[in-house]
Amino acid sequence: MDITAIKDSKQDSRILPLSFYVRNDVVQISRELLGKFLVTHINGKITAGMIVETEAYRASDDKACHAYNMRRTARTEVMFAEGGQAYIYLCYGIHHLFNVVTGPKNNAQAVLIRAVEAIDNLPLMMQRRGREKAGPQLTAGPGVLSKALGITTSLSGSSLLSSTGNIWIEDRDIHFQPKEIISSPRVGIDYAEECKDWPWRFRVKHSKWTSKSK
DNA sequence: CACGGGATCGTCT
DNA sequence: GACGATCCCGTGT
Repeated sequence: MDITAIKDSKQDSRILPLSFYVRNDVVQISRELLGKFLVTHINGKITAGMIVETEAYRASDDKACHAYNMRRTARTEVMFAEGGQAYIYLCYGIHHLFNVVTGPKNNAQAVLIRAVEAIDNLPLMMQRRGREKAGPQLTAGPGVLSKALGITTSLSGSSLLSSTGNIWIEDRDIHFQPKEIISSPRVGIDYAEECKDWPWRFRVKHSKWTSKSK
């Protein structure tokens, strides 16, 4: 076994397994994703950030969810798959928003990753963002974190379960206590009627790397 | 710091 | 044909 193989097996051991994603509770998974590390491997380059803000969406009863009312289209199809895949869509014609598909097959649920703390390979993230300074503006916000990590809609449907892919999520032993997590209503979904105030947005309390609220 | 508007295009009606 | 799970920059305070 060479050094590369040792490194890879160590890395694989911290990748979140299928069992993490297939649980039928997207709200709980949204909380647990705080402190996990979103990693991309694109054109041979690794970048990674620690997740500090998430939002839960589910088709069964949530009018803010793209798949609400079993709306099953080419775009939302991946949300109906088994958990552990990426759902990435284009927002406002400009921003590529990254979601984690969760739950069992045909039970459409997803977690939107709204902000990460930039950790690995700051220079490349700065270059992708066209910024000269490191800091929260690099990755605080769902559109900008995708840009920093090189995530585009072409990765929608990708598996998150292996380091042989382009994108995955790792556990690096960071854990937050319940009182370190703030829950509040989700951003930008005022159209969702009685669902718009559900407290399904989760943030790490002391992080400076969360996106701005209304 | 708050607010306002423009960018830009895939998706669904 | 309208609009969106956003971002950035400009203006004014």
